[in-house]
Amino acid sequence: MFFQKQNIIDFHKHLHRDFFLDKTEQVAKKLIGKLLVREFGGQYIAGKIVETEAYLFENDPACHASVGRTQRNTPMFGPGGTIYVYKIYGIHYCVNIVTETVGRGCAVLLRSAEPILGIEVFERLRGNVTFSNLLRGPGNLAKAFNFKLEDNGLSLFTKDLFIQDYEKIAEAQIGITTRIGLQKGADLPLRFYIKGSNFISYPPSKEKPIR
DNA sequence: AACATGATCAACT
DNA sequence: GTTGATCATGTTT
Repeated sequence: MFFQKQNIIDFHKHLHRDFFLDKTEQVAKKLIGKLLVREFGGQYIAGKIVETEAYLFENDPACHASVGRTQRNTPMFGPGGTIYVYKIYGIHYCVNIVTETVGRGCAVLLRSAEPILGIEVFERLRGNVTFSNLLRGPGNLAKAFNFKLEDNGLSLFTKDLFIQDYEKIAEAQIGITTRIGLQKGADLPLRFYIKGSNFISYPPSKEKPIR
């Protein structure tokens, strides 16, 4: 069993640069079902991505890059496949994957994932929470994977951190709603999630799926 | 003053 | 189980 699980992780299946150079909405959708893999304490920890949000280069006031380049959002202007971490409400971190080409300033927020490997690590870093809550919500996901500000600018193409091809999610299984927790750009349909998943941050009942 | 959040608690269906 | 209020807390505008 243990070996079986370890074998799930395979760096040779990691996604390459082109994957992240696609349109941000497309990347956000394509990331659903993929594996976020990180090395931690000499082992791999991994989660299946079940919920993302896109933040666009154009006409998106909620995107941190919409105000132009600042000290905080500089990583967003790197090439697709770069990590952008920021602190929110003085307490939590949020992890984003930069998309498209250098200088655009757009990204995908990782909101929730299903624990696949390294459950003990997630439990240690999160404290006393139920299994389905371990990687549920952007702040929690960041905490469970030990993401900090210093991780800003990391690239997703090393054995220590990468996105692995994993599960093919049918188009019909992906729900789309407006994004969560914002005022500006609140009407844009840029949140993607696996319908019926127990691991998404918010039941989309009231959110009213677009499709 | 606002903010891409989460934990907690109370009240409800 | 869900919803709504409230607070914790740092950084940006």
